[in-house]
Amino acid sequence: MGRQPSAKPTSFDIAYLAGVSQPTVSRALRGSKSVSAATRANIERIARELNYTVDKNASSLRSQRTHTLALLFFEDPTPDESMINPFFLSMLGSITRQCALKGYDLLISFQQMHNDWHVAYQDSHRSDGIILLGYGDYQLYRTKLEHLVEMDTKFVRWGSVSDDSIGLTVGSDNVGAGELAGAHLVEIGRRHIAFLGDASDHAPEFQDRYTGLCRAMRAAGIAPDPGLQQGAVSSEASGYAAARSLLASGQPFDAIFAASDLIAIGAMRALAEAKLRCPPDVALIGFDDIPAASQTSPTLTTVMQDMKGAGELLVDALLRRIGGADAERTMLPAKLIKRQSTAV
Amino acid sequence: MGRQPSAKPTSFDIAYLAGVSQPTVSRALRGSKSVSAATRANIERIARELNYTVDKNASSLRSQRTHTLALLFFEDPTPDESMINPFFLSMLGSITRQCALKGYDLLISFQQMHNDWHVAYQDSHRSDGIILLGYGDYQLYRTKLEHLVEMDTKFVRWGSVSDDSIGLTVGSDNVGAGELAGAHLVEIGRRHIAFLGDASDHAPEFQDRYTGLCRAMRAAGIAPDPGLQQGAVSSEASGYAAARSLLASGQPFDAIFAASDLIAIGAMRALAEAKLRCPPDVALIGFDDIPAASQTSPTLTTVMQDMKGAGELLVDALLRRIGGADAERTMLPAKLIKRQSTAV
DNA sequence: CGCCATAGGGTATACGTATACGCATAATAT
DNA sequence: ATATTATGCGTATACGTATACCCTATGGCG
Repeated sequence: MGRQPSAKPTSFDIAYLAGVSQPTVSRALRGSKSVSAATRANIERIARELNYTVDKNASSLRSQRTHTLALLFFEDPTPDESMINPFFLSMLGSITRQCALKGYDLLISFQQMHNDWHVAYQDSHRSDGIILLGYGDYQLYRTKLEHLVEMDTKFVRWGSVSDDSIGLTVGSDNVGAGELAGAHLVEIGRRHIAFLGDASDHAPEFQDRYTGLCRAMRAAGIAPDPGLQQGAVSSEASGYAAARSLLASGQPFDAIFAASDLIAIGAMRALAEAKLRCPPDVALIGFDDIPAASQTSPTLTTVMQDMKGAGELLVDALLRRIGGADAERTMLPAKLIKRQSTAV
Repeated sequence: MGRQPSAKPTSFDIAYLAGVSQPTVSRALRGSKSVSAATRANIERIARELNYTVDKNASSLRSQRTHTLALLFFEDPTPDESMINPFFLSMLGSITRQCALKGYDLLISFQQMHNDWHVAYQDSHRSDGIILLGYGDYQLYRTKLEHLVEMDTKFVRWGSVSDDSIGLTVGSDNVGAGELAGAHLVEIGRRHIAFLGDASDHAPEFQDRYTGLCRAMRAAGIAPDPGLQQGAVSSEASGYAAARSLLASGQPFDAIFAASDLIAIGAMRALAEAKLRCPPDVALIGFDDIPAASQTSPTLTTVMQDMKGAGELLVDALLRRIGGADAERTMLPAKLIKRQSTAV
């Protein structure tokens, strides 16, 4: 009978039982070396017996460090509220795991582009740093990123790793990945290669992939045809529309490099409707290797980004940044996954 | 040039500027009615000008409420560390959104079944309540759930909504969903319907779906054949294996109801390898309507759970529970999505 | 005209931890 | 032997907010 089991023990309780002062308990549990091994062992034993856990709020308040990272997803305002880009979802796993490994909690938030997220997290002391994830109009949030830098908020961004990008950026080697895809298409004998994806500076990653494609083509002595490039955002519908307008343009092509798998899947549908067989008539490569890519018919050749590595790198880079170090921009290599859509 | 822009303003700063005391600021911003409209307006204006945000840590420490929910994903230990069940991922979006709507933050954590998660979150004051998500062995964490109840930890669980389930549970009407699927198969003339999925009480949801299938069959005057039931966990590989052993058993069947889409996709592969055409020879129904379901060939008929509603319901139920109310178990209706795999 | 309720807001303090200091004792150096 | 430094720990206090309690003016009432 007696005490409620839910009366949470504090460091004072431990201190009393151990016959020391509260600060000593704090020091012992945090691994300060100015407490003797015997005392520490005793304190740790008592803490375990009482099921004691440090109160995060009090700890964060005093130390001004939350041991929490915030993950902000960006989405373009989309009619379908529940859809999330599958690519980012798969990165979530590795980010979470890496956070856990480093002893950090992860706070998640989805944001519409237009929101004032740049204010929301910077001062509320809820996280030590921010991970920014999201496709979408890069120019649109450029100024917000500048604001973050100005406020000395610690953050990492996933995206195109170019010299003029703002803040600390981690991303795939999109140019290299584009080259991989282009080289493969050239290798299987394609010369009229179309690109589906916005290649403006509103979408630096897509632009980089296009740049890589062009580089591979030129290396093979082929001049890229600007007329074979069609704008598209990362969705099945947009890919479908882009492929339709490519077909409607009447220009001959024997391969498509789509800037994302969703675009590729939309294009695949348009090709099927146009009675074009995909490999023989048109070879198709996507980007991301989302789960659906191996379920389409034909299965989709695509570029796989190292998402496990990406999550770890993002977290590590952010933690270094928080620690005051000058973390550098980093690029991750990508890998070509060959499937039926380029099997000639 | 004076103050650092990153010197975060406190309620004292606001109080000074407004010519009131700090508690008045706190009261004004929290909507206490014992502060005059004029004073409140003034305080709010100043707060906005200073970009003031309440320090969550201090606030939580004092009030003992975090305004944060924790989302715990469970996974069976799996070799592929980065895979997450797509079904739960799609629920993540609606949970996040509903949390934001209610002014709560969301803390995310992935857990292996064997971890001591039941201790980790209960006392560290990091969240006001917990949302538990995960397939997996139900019996395995039954005792942990009991522990949570005992400690009076507030939590909601997604899963089978049966009378003997522990704690507050929200889930789809799995029996009803099974009936839907069964009725559809019967309607298109199938009589030898196999079920792929663990139907033991280690997986109550799968069990419920099987129960629903049997009910629909009996309603049509068909006796379910226990020999046509094959155990499987929710993965493509497991579905493939189950279908193979079903085929190997030599028993005739003209339809398969798979307990999840992943299982169905695995079964589809096994059927294709066995040169069985899927619709004519075997009709196939999955469960979850994951994105890949519309990309398979044939496209997969499946049962769609109301995930948007699920997320909202989970959050709302948990908040009611936190508020001290007696939230009830709730079931959500499911919907049949008819595609090619049952198009006769 | 005295009395009490009420609005509006101030005073004091608690939440649980981490850290700057200070102070012994013990271990070394001189 | 004294001066010096390191070890191990206690004392005091700060972190920023929320709340219990108290106080002062008003206004309504008899």
